[in-house]
Amino acid sequence: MTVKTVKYEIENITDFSLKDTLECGQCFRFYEDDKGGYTGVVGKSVIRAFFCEEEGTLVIEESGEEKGREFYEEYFDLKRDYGKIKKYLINKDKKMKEVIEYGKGIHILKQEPFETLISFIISQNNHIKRIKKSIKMLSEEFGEEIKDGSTEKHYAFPEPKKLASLAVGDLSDIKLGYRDKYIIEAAKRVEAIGEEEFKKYRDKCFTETKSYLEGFLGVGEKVAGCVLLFGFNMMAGFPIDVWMKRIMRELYGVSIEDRKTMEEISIKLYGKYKGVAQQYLFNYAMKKKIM
DNA sequence: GCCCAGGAGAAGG
DNA sequence: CCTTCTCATGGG
Repeated sequence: MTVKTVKYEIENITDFSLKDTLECGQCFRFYEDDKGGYTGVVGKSVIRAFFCEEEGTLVIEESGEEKGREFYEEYFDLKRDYGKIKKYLINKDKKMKEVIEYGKGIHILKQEPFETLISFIISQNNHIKRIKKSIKMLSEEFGEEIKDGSTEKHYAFPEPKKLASLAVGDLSDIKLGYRDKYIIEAAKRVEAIGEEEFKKYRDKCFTETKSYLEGFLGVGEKVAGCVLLFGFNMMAGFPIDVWMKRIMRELYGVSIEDRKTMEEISIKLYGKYKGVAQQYLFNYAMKKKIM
């Protein structure tokens, strides 16, 4: 059987780096190859992406479902002026100059809401390495295979219906720990209203979507913040995890448990771009291992 | 073998 | 409202 592969070349991209974007901790399904390209599953497609820095050209080879160029321009958030955002942030706080330098090519991805929700439920009290592994195993067991012609098999993220049909015992060999029941409950809840309705929270107001998400078992402020930012594309999302706490203490002397002051600083210094600022900060703290 | 991780729920104050 | 305990697991 031959596998159809579609190729997109998106040109004239500035203020972008595939590496920074895919390795800053916002997504878990991409793996780098020895040529600097990245292969990963997006929805029901497998893509291999390569970004040529000198030309500013992003090349995407897609197999499986054909989503079209527009989809990837949105997925990688290529139409937003990140140069302007970075200037805005540095202008408000000079300390952001060095912070941004560590991940100046970061874009906020527009990922599938359901996959983002489950992924960040898994992320709680967990390591990125193991989160990636768990999501891979979950997809291999309960997701649909995507034929992409490569020797390595790829699987779509499981449908809500599939996960909703499981009992906790069915997830035991994936070793999700205490999170397995959260995942099944979340899937049931999304399945109950329908995935399309769930996606519509993208267009609702921030506070409504936030409190809706926090109503899920296993979803608190931090996980909700990640889903708002990476899944619902809301720049007002400001997830605060251990790394964010450390970097906020380092930069502004905020006490590690004083989440409220951190929120206040984010509004005052980062304004409407606090979501992007958060990702620069998180990336900086991780890469520099600020303790 | 120990510490920790993109935390959150539950119980008790 | 707040504090403390507990929850599984494996990477480093």
